[in-house]
Amino acid sequence: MSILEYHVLLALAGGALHGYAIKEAVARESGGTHTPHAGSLYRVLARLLAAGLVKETEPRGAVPSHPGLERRYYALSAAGRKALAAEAERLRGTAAIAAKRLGMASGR
Amino acid sequence: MSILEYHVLLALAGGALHGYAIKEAVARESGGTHTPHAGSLYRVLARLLAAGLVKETEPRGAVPSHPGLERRYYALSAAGRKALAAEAERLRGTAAIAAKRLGMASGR
DNA sequence: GGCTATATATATGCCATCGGTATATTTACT
DNA sequence: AGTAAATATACCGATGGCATATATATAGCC
Repeated sequence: MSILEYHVLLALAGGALHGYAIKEAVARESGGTHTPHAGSLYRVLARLLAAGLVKETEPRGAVPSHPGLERRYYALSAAGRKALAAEAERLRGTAAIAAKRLGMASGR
Repeated sequence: MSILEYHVLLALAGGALHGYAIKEAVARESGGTHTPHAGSLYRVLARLLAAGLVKETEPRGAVPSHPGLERRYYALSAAGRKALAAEAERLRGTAAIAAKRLGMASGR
């Protein structure tokens, strides 16, 4: 799984979002290290949909009026939650190794 | 930074290694999710060298005799250590968010 | 001893995929 | 009408998987 795919799953773990909101969430939650453009994001979404990790859903509650094409909402599938959990746990492990090897405070 | 680059830096954080040893370390430390072939690995190494995150070094101590072309050893540069520390810390943060959102034990 | 085979190790080329950038299209708000 | 939000597609360079080439120490065989 690429870092971009991981960040998209992470963003959706907080609840269903539409494409543009995912893009902003990725930029925010990655600390600005990953700021995908719209083009890249929709390709990643299409791939995650095809892989069954993400599914398209109906928006909950009242949808505020907005400009632009009609929003499409996406959410994690059960498989997506599983994949995200596994990847997050794996990355946490690597970060612990790095902290230990680099002598960082959090790794001691 | 790609996941593969991150894993190479992580492997080198444990000390200078030659190409093949890095390849094996990445496979081991990624839990088998990333098993780069030799071709991919040397390309990543070349990129990290060009970026100044990795430097080629002389092996320490006695170098055991071995088959194959002469081994070339690589180590983290100061910039490489910094980059790895930042990325590891960033990923640890994302893993914490994931754990919280997914209701995993480690995130509560 | 000398020859060949094998495993290790670095390196390069080809190609599919991925992600950045640009552009197009639709539509609500001013 | 003009602008901004939002989705979508096309092009292109970068990335990584795979195959192949090259070099050499060790092992096995005669």
